[in-house]
Amino acid sequence: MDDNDAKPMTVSIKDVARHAGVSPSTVSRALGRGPISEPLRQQVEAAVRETGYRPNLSARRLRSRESGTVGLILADIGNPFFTALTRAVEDAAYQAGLRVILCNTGEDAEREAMYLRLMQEERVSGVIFAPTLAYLDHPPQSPLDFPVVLVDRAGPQGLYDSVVLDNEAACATLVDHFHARGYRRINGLFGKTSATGVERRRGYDDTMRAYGLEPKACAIAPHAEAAEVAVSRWLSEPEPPEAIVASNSLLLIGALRAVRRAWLRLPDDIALAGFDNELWTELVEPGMTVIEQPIEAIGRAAMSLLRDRMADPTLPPRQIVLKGRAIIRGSSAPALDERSF
Amino acid sequence: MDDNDAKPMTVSIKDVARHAGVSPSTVSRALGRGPISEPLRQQVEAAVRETGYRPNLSARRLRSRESGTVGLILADIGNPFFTALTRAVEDAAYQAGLRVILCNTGEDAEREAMYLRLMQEERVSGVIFAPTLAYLDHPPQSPLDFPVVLVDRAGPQGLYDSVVLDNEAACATLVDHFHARGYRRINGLFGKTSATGVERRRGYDDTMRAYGLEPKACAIAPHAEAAEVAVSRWLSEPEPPEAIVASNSLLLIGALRAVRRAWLRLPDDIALAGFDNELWTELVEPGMTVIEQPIEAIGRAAMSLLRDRMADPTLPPRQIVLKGRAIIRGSSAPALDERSF
DNA sequence: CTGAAAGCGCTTACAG
DNA sequence: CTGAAAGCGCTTACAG
Repeated sequence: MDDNDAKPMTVSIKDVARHAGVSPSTVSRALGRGPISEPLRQQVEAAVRETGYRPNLSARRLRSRESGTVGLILADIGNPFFTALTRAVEDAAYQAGLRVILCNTGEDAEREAMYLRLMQEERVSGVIFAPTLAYLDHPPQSPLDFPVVLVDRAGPQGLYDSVVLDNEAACATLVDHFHARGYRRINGLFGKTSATGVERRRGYDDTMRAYGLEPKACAIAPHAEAAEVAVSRWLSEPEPPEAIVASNSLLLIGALRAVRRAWLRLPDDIALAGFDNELWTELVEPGMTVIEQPIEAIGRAAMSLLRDRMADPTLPPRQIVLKGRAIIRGSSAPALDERSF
Repeated sequence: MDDNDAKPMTVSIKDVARHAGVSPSTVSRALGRGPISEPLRQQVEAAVRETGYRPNLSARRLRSRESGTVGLILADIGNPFFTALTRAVEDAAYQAGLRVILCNTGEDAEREAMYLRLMQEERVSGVIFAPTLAYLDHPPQSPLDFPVVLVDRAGPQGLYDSVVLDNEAACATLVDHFHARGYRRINGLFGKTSATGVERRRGYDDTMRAYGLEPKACAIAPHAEAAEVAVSRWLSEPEPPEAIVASNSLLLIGALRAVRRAWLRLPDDIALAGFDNELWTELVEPGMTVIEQPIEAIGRAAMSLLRDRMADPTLPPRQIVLKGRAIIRGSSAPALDERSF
């Protein structure tokens, strides 16, 4: 049979060994970090080039028991916060020579459970995980048996490392700001599927009460549509809000749509503030007041905690709490004009 | 040694077999789709539950030579178009029982090459790929040896299946629209790293010339910053543009920032139009005119082509060309008020 | 430094 | 329908 010039379906380490005139072990060492003499290394490298050899990662992982892979399980990649977080984590992983499996749960507990199982079946080295509220409220009986860092959403200090924003303080800052500007009927819009929403709401509630004001909040699906409906309803009430806090950028968009639809003007008819300093927030007139999150730092910190834990699983759980930064713009600032352009 | 109650580091198919009193082959069949009797299936399922067994995907892939995984290689996950595409592809993959490895090249040819190698090492079943312009201009000598569908960026019909927008027509629509509204000095802002940018520019150039107008275009890095700089420069020239076409939503943001910084008013001082119907585009006054892309359909089509090719690699290459839809808003419409709220 | 051998955890012909 | 055996492509003690 003249199959000596037929391209093999796939070239294995044995083929390379044959080409180089060495054993497979030597090829493996030349490609990895085993001790190897310079001449043999060169022979192997030449053979790799000739054959177009690419190692099979499944085989390597199976044998070495190292996946070189981390999972990133997020609730909603449509939320710009998570998009930015994904980039930060991916960059950090790339630096560290780790691959990333991205899993988008869409706030669906079933899909989340499926992805958690998948992480186990992939034998990942670790997982960075923004869990649903359902998960945090009813964690599975058996703890996850791979290194985990919770990110953005953690609930009270628990079993796992975590990196979160000081959500209560951030929301308190917004309420303080509104109060100082003279607003009194301040409503709150919070995502009902996240611990983040719960914490921001608590910050809102507590601060309102501290001022002797009645909190009026609404926990909704974290989409612009839900926010638009909720705010439209508020606006048609006898005593509509003078100001609204929205707990993420999607809710802020929904609130803004409702305000526009009602032909109200910012900030005179109503004031608005939200989270995440998206590019558009400074472009929409008169500029949106937001809490900027240090997303890059959150991603880096999560990867850093994860690598520490991968190196030593016995470490006690650590929590890193980062502060948001208030960016005051026209949507909440009747008196002054603090826009940057 | 009393290790009979020590939790094993990892439970394999052999452990399950022992628990169930059957052979590993039978466990494998019970978990897969082999022929199996009902009683044995039940025994195996019970044993799986007792042991908490999770199959090792690396081993399964190595042996079965099926990865059940597709790669998604994108240029910039910070561009909302690609974020939305990611969601669409992920959903389609989830439906099909496929996993997705997301790779973000950041328009970097080296990183792109690295990810292409990775796809090979992962032995993925296929790849959906938005290549850099560098890749399309200088494709590697040897074609990719896994099923590939090019998406968003394909260049002229070539070796691979592809799903693209009719970019030239879309840009022509925008120029037509500006021209009909009386604008004459119409400039164009195009990403210099993508075939998409090149094609949109061609549509712009050709249409301008067809009207007897001088095209004035600029190919820049696909970021808001670069666009802001470019537009600011134009605005300071003796004959500044009356209208600007921006070839993606990031460039549109940059253009808008420059316009704001110059205290110009839309659409009287200058008109703007771009691509991608992002949520914010209707909220920024007076609403941004854009070409909406059928992103969901693009993602589904790409996955569909990919699955066809995975099933039959000998298929001739197919190209699907989808049309954009113009959404006219205040940023380009001096006379009428077509805002939806 | 190098090679022969064993084995990671599965699946899949091959017999029965 | 079921089990024993082989083998996917690597890496890693183990000798030398």
